[in-house]
Amino acid sequence: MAKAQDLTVAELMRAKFEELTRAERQLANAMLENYPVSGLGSITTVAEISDVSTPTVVRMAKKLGFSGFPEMQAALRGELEETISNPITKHNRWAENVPDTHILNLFADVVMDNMRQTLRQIDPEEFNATAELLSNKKKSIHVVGGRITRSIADYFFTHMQVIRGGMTLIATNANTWPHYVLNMEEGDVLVAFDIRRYEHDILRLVKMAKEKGVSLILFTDQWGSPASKYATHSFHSRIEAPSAWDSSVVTMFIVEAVIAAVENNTWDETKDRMKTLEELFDQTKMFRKFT
Amino acid sequence: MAKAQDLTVAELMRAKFEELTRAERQLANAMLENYPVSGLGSITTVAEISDVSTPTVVRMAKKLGFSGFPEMQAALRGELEETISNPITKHNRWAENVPDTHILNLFADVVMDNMRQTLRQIDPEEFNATAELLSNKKKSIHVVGGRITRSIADYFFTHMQVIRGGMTLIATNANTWPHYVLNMEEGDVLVAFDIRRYEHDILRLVKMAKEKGVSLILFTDQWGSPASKYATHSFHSRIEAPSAWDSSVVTMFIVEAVIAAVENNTWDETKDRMKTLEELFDQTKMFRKFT
DNA sequence: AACTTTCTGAAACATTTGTTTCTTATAATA
DNA sequence: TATTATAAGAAACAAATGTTTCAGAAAGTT
Repeated sequence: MAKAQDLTVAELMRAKFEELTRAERQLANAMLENYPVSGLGSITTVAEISDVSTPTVVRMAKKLGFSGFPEMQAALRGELEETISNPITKHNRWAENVPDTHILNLFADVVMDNMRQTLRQIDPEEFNATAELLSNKKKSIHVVGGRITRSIADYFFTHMQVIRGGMTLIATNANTWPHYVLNMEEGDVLVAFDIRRYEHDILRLVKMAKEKGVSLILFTDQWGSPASKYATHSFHSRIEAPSAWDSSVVTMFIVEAVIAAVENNTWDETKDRMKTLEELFDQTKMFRKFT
Repeated sequence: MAKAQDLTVAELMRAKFEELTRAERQLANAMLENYPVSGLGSITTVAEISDVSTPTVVRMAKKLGFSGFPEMQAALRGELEETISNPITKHNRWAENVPDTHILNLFADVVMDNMRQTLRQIDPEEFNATAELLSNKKKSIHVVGGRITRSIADYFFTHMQVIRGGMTLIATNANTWPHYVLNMEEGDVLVAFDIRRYEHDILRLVKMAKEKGVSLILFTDQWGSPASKYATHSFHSRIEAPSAWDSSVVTMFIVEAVIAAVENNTWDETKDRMKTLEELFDQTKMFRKFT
């Protein structure tokens, strides 16, 4: 049996990923994790690192078209030799086998840049303070987003709801917003998302909330929403994108980091909530068992 | 016996070259020839390549301070790993003035890693085909997400709705899903988001849709939703996160890239739609003017 | 719930690898 | 030339690695 075409082992694993079984996928992922070095040990080592049995390794090697593990490993060594001897392979291409000018690579470049620039400007004190504020369970938290950012607000809300109680997601329709303001207490927190084009309604909501003594955490873009001046803490993400609209990837990233920080702060109680949630899921059988 | 100081195997061989015998020097030279790959085979292979006997290899390994051949080889692998894992991006502090151990930096590291690994595995053909499929205005597109991914589905939907007509966002309540299937036509496209924990309802919806002759575009994670096997095109994002749940940043990234690609494909008509949309916004005065 | 199919790791087995021993080859010296 | 010391590979041996078989587990189907 010969090595299939001239695909790399990584490509083979990717190409046949669908045909792989659970344990085999686990193995493939582990091998890709630190490719290709992680595949260069003995079959025993490789199996242990991936937490599967050695027969699984053999089976996958065969599925990929090799006669056995040694042949696959030889292929890995071959690739490595090519890569190493070719200093040109030190490209800045994110997706290999995709031209530099492909939208995937353009996008990756820009997003990475957004990421770097945003992170450089973040004030860690502000970040910590935000997490602290959101960890305070005495305060209710109200979440609102605009036309585009609504999705991210929703994402934030869904996760925070697992971590703590007292969360409210403010509905899309701005006409109903006064009703929500009615329920805000002094000391509560309003988490608002507002990137260009900034929305009048959000600004209006923020003003109303401020008058009730609510603190504002604002996620906005590099230019800053007009609501910034009312914000207790604000995060400015770079939203550059090689397209007609803006990228939300970095905003998403910060949101996730904030959630993680809050989770850390409140872990003692959060872990119980998560456990309970798992049990509820089990009861409704909504999800498939996994691992 | 422990590995000498922190010298690389190459350095050790050069340092002790004088003390090596004729056959050993021959071996050292061969190993340096295509360092370190040439030393990664079995002792037999290494011996053959250098045209010495296997005992010679063992003897040299011991002279260099290793307990035997396997230990020397492990050292080689270790070096390789360090070299390969991008020296610049590894342990790069993203947010300067924030300690390495801060959640922001931990998160940034993991997300970047997810990004690289995901991009490495993306099949550009599949990506292009997906964009093509979504650009076909004769087909209606139905979008569905799960508990967590609903937000991303929503994000995708909102943007696509600007780009083209014929978009449907399938509501959250799974009880209503049969109604949506009723409206699916043969040749339509279902865009589903399903990351762990994979949801039974989504799998069921996918099966129903498939029976109606709908093609499936699936956004899932590295392990793959059970719906994968019904997918015409699928994208596996790495969703690792230093927290109790998973990161959606990379999924978001791919979604944005797909949207951008579709936008490119259909730009002629899309730009008109966008212009019209702007006018509509102006009329409702919902947004603030901004460059 | 019963049945079928598929998957997976334990364990037995075969094979190869790595190590040690020992003999021969080589070279240096008297 | 005989003697000795050192080097190097052949071969025996020990220790793993890699493969196959098989039975239990899990998932899917009727």
